[in-house]
Amino acid sequence: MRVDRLLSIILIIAKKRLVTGKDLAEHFEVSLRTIYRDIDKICEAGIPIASYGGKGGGYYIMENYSLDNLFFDKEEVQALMTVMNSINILFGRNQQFNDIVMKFEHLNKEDLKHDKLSINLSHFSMEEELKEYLSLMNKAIEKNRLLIFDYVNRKMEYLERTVEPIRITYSHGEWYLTGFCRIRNNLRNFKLVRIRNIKLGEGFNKKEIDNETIDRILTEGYENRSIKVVMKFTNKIGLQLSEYFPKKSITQDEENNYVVEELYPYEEGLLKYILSFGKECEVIEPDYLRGELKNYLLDILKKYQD
DNA sequence: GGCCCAATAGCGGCTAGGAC
DNA sequence: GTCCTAGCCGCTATTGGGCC
Repeated sequence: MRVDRLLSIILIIAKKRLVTGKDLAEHFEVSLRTIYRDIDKICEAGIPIASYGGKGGGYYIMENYSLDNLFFDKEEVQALMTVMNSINILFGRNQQFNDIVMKFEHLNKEDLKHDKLSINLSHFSMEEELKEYLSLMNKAIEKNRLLIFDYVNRKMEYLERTVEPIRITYSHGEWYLTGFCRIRNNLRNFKLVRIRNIKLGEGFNKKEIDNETIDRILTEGYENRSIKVVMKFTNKIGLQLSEYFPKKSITQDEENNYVVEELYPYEEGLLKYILSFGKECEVIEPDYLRGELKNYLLDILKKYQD
């Protein structure tokens, strides 16, 4: 606790230029005597804090002393502030967040007026819901509370899930909740856009699982229900393929068509995803997926026959 | 592992003094 | 009068070592 206070004192003095011991004592809810001792320790650590006595006096950091190099360079601060502000839009501010932002703001006052990087982590279809959901999930993770919600499955049915939340992830343009599903009795990722009617449940005893183990279990689960899909694309769309697939998955055949090999979870959404490429894409393997795609297209065709 | 004890850290209160 | 400086004292919580 004391180390935190010492660091905060340095940053407050640096930000406000001149601050009295009384103000610091009130801010940290300690005695004036404690603040004087803290200032002493800070000076011992090599940070030159000086003081003016009398009315209008207070503590200040001596001129020509920069704190910047103790922490991050300008580019690092700029990038972190951009991320922090993006997170702020979704999660809202609290005291902890304000303290972090204050520290960053001090480190790079001028450059922060001109963002070189802009990140929008919201989702167009659920701007307001996303804020509400993320805030609730964040609270559940902090307080070790269960989350109860309806989750849509591949058959487009909503089933109630009770989940011990672990973390929130933004990956490949989507937000996910990772948690231990009490229905499936295993770790699961839940796509936020598929969650409805979320609410906080009772408290639970948090399982001690590190991030590496979580990632391994989730990856194994993903691979177990994945199939290898080979797709052929006309060269009309070829140059855009790198927007959708890793470059190492893309090759060219003798007729200048592009061939993509990828692993995908076998579910309803896969057919829709493939069809989003229109007539420029043809599934080569597996055969049963070709058959399912054909039947799906015939069903659509029936709707448009007079 | 649990208990005891001494050392240490951190803190608040008080006081006297100096600078402005 | 306001604010910083610094020594002293006592209290409490934490830490580390020794012992059973």
